[in-house]
Amino acid sequence: MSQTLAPPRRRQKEARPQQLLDAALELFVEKGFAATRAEEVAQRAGVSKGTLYLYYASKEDLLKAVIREQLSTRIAAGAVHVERHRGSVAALLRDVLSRWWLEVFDSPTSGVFKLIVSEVRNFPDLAEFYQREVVQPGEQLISRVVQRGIDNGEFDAVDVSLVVHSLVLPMVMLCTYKHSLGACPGHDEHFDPRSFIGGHIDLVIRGLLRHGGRPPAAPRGGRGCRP
Amino acid sequence: MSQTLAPPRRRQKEARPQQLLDAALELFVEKGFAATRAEEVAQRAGVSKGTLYLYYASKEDLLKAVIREQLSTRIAAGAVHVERHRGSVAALLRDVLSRWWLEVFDSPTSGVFKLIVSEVRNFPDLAEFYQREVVQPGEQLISRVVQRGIDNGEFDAVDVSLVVHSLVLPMVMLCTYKHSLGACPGHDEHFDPRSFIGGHIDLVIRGLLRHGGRPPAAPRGGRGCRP
Amino acid sequence: MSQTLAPPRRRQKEARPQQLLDAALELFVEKGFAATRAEEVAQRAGVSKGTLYLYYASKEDLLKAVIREQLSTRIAAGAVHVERHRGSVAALLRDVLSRWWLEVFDSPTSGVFKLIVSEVRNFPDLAEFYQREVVQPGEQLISRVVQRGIDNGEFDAVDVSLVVHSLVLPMVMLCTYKHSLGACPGHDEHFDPRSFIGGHIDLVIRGLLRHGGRPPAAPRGGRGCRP
Amino acid sequence: MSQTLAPPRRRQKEARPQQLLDAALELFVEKGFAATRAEEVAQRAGVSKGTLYLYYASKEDLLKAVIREQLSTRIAAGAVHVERHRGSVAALLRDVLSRWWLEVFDSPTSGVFKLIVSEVRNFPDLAEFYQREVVQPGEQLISRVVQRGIDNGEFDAVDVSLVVHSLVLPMVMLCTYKHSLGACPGHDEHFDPRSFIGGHIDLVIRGLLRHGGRPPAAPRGGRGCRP
DNA sequence: AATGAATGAGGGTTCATTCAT
DNA sequence: AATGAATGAACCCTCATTCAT
Repeated sequence: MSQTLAPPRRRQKEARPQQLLDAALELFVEKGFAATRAEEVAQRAGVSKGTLYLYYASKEDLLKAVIREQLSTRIAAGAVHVERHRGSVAALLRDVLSRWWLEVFDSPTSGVFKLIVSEVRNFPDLAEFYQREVVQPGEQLISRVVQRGIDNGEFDAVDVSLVVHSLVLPMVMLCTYKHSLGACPGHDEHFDPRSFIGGHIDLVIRGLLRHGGRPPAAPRGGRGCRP
Repeated sequence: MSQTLAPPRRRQKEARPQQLLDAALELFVEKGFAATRAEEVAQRAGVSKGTLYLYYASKEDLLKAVIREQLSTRIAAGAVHVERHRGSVAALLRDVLSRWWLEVFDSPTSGVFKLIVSEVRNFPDLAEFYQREVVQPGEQLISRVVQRGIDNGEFDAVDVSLVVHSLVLPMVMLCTYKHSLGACPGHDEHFDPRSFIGGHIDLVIRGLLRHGGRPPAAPRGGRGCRP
Repeated sequence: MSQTLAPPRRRQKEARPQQLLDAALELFVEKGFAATRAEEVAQRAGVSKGTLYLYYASKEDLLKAVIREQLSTRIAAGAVHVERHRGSVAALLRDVLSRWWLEVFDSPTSGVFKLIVSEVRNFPDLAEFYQREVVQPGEQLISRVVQRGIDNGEFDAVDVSLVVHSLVLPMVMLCTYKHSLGACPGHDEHFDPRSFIGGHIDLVIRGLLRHGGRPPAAPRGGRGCRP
Repeated sequence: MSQTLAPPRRRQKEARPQQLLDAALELFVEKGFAATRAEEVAQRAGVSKGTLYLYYASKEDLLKAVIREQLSTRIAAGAVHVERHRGSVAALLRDVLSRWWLEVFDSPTSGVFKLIVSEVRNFPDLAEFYQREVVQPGEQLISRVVQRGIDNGEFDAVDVSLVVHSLVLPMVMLCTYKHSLGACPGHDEHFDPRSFIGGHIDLVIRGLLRHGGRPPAAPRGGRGCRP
């Protein structure tokens, strides 16, 4: 009688794009782009099929908007965490890096990594986009940190690019893993990505720290570590 | 031991499924399962659309056969490399592990990792399959190697599971990367996965090697490495 | 004679339907009814989509209003030209008829012929409408003129209905042509419909004028003109 | 029991295109291109929706194929009728021309005229096609005939282009009329296009025949026929 | 065993129409 | 009266699958 909950189904032009982007990110990550129906996205965003097309010209456009939004507003934002840090490089890698990664890992943003992996070959302009917005700035950021550690004598004179990838690839993999095998019932509950990240960074740091001039020498790219 | 040569007349017939599997692996990895048309697979295998359905009851069946074949005959096969090895654990990780990974990386088999990542959530029985055939045996294998290193005093008493993932995740990521961003024109040519694998293993080994009882202590899972 | 000026404030409101009708005529003629979007009509009329539906219950209603308006206020209006005329029948056909046709041809009204041709079969009540409002009065009008020419001895005793159609069909065709091929870039610029109309009427008049009892006799419907 | 009529629904690759073209011509002419559903065409051709797309890449492609087929195989073919004729020009116009027109008029081919009129503005390349395949050859053909009549003294020295259009436009109009108003229930049953064509040609011929040098002079393009 | 013509359910997209503002 | 966000039926086209040959 009191119609307390009138379906507020109209006039939300401002909110629509974000609702659609959120729904689309979830579904594209979960099922893949091709296997997600436009109507599903609309439904999860709480609107009708037609409404989606008021905001995005096509399903492909929606995909690109999803990626673009994640890259420009979320991943890039993470950089400040690192820039703000003051203190030892080891502490930076250990605390700040891992904290930032966990934030990404715990947010829906982690899904973009799976999305990029799965879809980039069908939409090649995503590649350039991702390289420019994520890979390059991310690698530069961490490179500078590692280089700082070498310069101030904390680390051996290792191959910086190698270290960057050794640090980062597992984290990227964890994000994609989270949305693939990690989301399947009966996957390895034993493995905890959160504690892994800390441990992994520590392990790499152990490999970086000066070994007091004694062997093994610092690996530099190729087949180092020879006695 | 004997009749290794199939009679030439029948070879064609028996080769069909393999041609189809190869074509399907390529295409599913490249474009994703949903975006690959059954007819494309047939075409690339050199047969007609109808023929595909003589061998596989549905496109989904074909996918599962592809995965099953890769897992049972290729990835698992790699394990022997490791089992056969005798010598220091560091050398095992450095040489044999990296050699085996490169073999996988350079073969079409590397594609299954991307395939699994992209498709498990739509076909959940793949998950159990992959866990059972790849994750568990793989982790056990490497765990035993690392444990051997701890037992014989080469390594500090680290968290074995952590090390396994720190070793393996980048390699898995490299395989999926190879078939996504790595296959796009204009990706970072600078980064060489082959040299990375060796360097990465060395870096982790440096983290494992005994640090003479002096700090930093061995990381054990969580937030170790505190002063 | 009086209040020709509507109060300016209300003019807008009353002008709306006319703006919509004009826009609709243009677009329906140009693209066809089914291929014209209601929103386009509104846009060209300078109003919003919703406003269109304040004045017309549906797109089909709008079509019928367009036709009805053209037929009742424009084409029919032309008839007076003819009725007012006094003088020889040949002169009437030559001057007045051609002048009236040119007026129609040069106005947007010419489009209705294309519209009728293209759309009657999908909206059969247009047919009866058009027959009653245009075909019948038009034919009667010209029939009377031609009959007058026969009665006063200017013309041979030809089949009146034949002459009417011979006179009129090319003009109708010119109107539809103007809005189809005639509006396409690269159509025959050589052909000038305006001069054609005069020439055509003259040519038909030559066929009507008494041939002084000499053959060929006047055609009467079927296969006349025999020696 | 005796399954006398097995539905011969398969394997008719050869016949399909023609069946589809015939069905499409009918429906496009009847309802217009935009208002015809692809599935309707398929149904009328006795096949399923998907089959249509085995033969034509899109509905638009089908339209163009329909036009192309009609123009190249039917209308153009008519020219030979005229070329073969030997005899007086008046007889040629009267008998052969009218006979050929009736053939066109009575066949489904007559529909292309309505189709062109209705659709050409939405598919501009049809215009060039129609100009090249129909208008130009058709006008040249009849022009030569009329010129022959002038040259051999049968006709006055009239404006040839004018005569051609005076002859042809009514016929084109009849064809389009047949498929629009002419197909509506309750149209003017009184008017018989078949007898009209003969009568019309005769009437024009009367206008062409030499008037013994006495007035009215031959119309030449503009406003001739002045005393 | 192999083919490829045929099918028809399914999904992307459009657009006439409605209605809260 | 006017707007334009929202709806959802309808339509074009695709493609997994079947089956007569």
